[in-house]
Amino acid sequence: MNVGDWTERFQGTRALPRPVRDRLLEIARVRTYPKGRQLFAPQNIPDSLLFLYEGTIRVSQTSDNGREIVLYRLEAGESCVLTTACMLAEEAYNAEGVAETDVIGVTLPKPAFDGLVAEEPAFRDFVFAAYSRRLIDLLRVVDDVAFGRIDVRLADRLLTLVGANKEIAATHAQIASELGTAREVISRVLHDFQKRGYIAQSRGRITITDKPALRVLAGNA
Amino acid sequence: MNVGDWTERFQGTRALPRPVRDRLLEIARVRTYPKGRQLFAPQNIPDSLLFLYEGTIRVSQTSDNGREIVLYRLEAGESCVLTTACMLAEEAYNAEGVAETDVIGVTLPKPAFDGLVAEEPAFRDFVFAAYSRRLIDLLRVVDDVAFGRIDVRLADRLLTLVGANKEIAATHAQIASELGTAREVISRVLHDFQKRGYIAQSRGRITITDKPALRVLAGNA
DNA sequence: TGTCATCATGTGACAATGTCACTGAAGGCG
DNA sequence: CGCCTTCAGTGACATTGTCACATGATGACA
Repeated sequence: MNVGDWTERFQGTRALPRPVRDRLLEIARVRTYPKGRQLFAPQNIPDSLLFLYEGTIRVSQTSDNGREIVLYRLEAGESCVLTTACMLAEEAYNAEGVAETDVIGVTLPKPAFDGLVAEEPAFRDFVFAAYSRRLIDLLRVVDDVAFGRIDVRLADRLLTLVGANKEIAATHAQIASELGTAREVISRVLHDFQKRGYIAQSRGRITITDKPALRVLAGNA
Repeated sequence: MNVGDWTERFQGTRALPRPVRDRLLEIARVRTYPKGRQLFAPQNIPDSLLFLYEGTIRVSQTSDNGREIVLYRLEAGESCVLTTACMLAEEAYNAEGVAETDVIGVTLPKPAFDGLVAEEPAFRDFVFAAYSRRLIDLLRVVDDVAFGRIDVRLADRLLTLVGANKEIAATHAQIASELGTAREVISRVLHDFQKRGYIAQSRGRITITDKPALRVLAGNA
């Protein structure tokens, strides 16, 4: 897999001196992972830092009784620091990362990572910023789950998932696991959205017919 | 305020070479804060890293409609990286840190912090470990709030709050804000605990009378 | 000491969400 | 077509959150 000079793609590497970048291009491995592939899990923690060159990774957490909630998504240009966090942590946790699309990633072995953090302020800032981003994301999740209404959260998530398109290919159960709730709850609220004319549904497919209304409901009007 | 060689107190500084530690003792400022003092908030982000020498800091988040949830507590020997995270983050968040006891802290200005992270692997590991710790804490909070039962969470929190003692000095409202729920809910569950003989109550005070039973309920049997 | 203000707690009705046990519908495939 | 699996709909009920109050405890102060 040749993606050319991937160091151009990341804030943390773009700002590095040319020689350092050349060395990175040698050291790091570019790899592809198919959609659906589990990239990390409690039992399976990689010993390197992952830069996401292309695609999306969904990071989620599963409860003891099997329910799931999506914590955040990694987009191209970001790096997955949760894995580095987990390397250090001895405590139990249960987050996992799954490739949501076909993914191209660059893996940087831990020694090289350590060296860069030590020597390159730009890289260091990038790493800390990545940590911050995740912390902030989690704060948002806590806020939503603890204090948010399910219809508001669902409206917001539908808008996120649909992006610039009109349709979402997802079952009610999948959406429920986005928000950490039960399938029946999603079915009921979607039914309500449908009655109000915000969406149309068919098996495994949701068509957004009134984005503005959803935005109002989501509070992102 | 003279606390002697505080660098002895922290994993991240204990392992540093003597000369570095001596320099730290010169640069960093030891300060005390009274119980109840707000140490950081969205509007009030310190530009230095805080090492907690003595006391406890409660980090909590408040929702738009005024409800609050405790995210985690900082104990002596830990450092508060959330502030460094927030320094970098441009996004909105609403976590705040309040001194839960009188507190002695050591503040390290950002330049010195940057220098240490760059030059001292031991310090760097300490910082990353602190980040990991917080991430894991937040994962736990998400799990509890999204999937946990309120009686189980309350039992667990009561045990945490009571520590090795027998009594907790807290109102129902305060406990509710620990768990991000409503006062009435806590009242009801505590009433139930009382009927079962797990606790005794008086105004602003809860006495744990059956720790083992609470542990069983909390799943930490 | 009585009165009052304030805060902590109790309570019932109801709303929102989660759980359970089903049912029927849709689509894939022999 | 008939069978099987997955998806979605539904009603009953449990848990939790919200609201509007009532009651009780405490302390300030005339």
